[in-house]
Amino acid sequence: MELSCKSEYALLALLELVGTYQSGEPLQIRQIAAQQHIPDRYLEQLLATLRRGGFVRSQRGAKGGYTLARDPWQISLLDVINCIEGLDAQTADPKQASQTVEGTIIHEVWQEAQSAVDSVFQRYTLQDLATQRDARRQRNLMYYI
Amino acid sequence: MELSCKSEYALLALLELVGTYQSGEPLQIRQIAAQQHIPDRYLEQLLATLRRGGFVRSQRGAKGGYTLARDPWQISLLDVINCIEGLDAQTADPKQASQTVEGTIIHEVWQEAQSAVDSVFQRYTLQDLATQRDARRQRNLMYYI
DNA sequence: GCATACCCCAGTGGAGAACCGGGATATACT
DNA sequence: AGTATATCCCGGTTCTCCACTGGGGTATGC
Repeated sequence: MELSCKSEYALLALLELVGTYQSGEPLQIRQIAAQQHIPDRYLEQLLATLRRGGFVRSQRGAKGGYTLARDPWQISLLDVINCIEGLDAQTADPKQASQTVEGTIIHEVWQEAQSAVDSVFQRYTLQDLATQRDARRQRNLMYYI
Repeated sequence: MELSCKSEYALLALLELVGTYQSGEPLQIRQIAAQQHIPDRYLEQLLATLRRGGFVRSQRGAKGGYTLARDPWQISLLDVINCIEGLDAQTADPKQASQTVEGTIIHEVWQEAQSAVDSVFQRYTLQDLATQRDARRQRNLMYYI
């Protein structure tokens, strides 16, 4: 299956922004890119898409950067993926409604699978992942004591 | 998500073969292609893949064609899709195991989604779809009476 | 031995993914 | 005002894969 680099990069970047959400301080592309090993020029495009989707706010100029536009527990992974992977993917789906009986049946099974992934991605929010990350960081630290 | 044309075509072809499974008579590419509106030269390649995967048997020469190699209730959609979509897709997956904590977390969620689709595709066999098809054909006929 | 149908290999066109680059614009700080 | 900073927006490039086409080889039934 997919979940192309794009979505992964976008989620990584958003998780980084969750960390600075409390302070309100903007994070810059360079910092996010360095932290998560993402090519910065590419990340720029993804953040532009996320901005148009209303997930992040941007501030231009010196001391600028990006901040989360919504609360991290109100952003599901599905929201992000749909935004980044192109919403037209499901909008332009109807095509010619499978000319044969077999075609419609297969299409129905496929939609069932689609719903299955959607429900997985909808059940996690950015906050969930961030919390999980913090827990793991804590655990990792304990090994050094 | 995907489920590219390839898988759909393969499933359509296999469903067609389920219909002639009892009689043991081979079906030819041309017939399947015409019945399901699939470009025949393309279908040929898919059937070759299915043959290498052990799903169909082929008979060459005049009066040749394809027959199902296994019982239709012993072939799940997942089997077919894995065969056609390339098994290397999951074999070559390990890549560099996401250098950051966030990366591994996202990867885990993604695997959960992957399992969700797999379980959907595994719960249906070719026989299931064929039975459903026959039931619908029956219903459609009743409208004409 | 000839038509039939599979077999194999090779190529094409288009779409999208993953990038890179340059110049314009807005902002903070001095 | 001026300059450094950072986003914004317009491209282009390379690569891979999908969907599909084509040619010649090989086995089989009549």
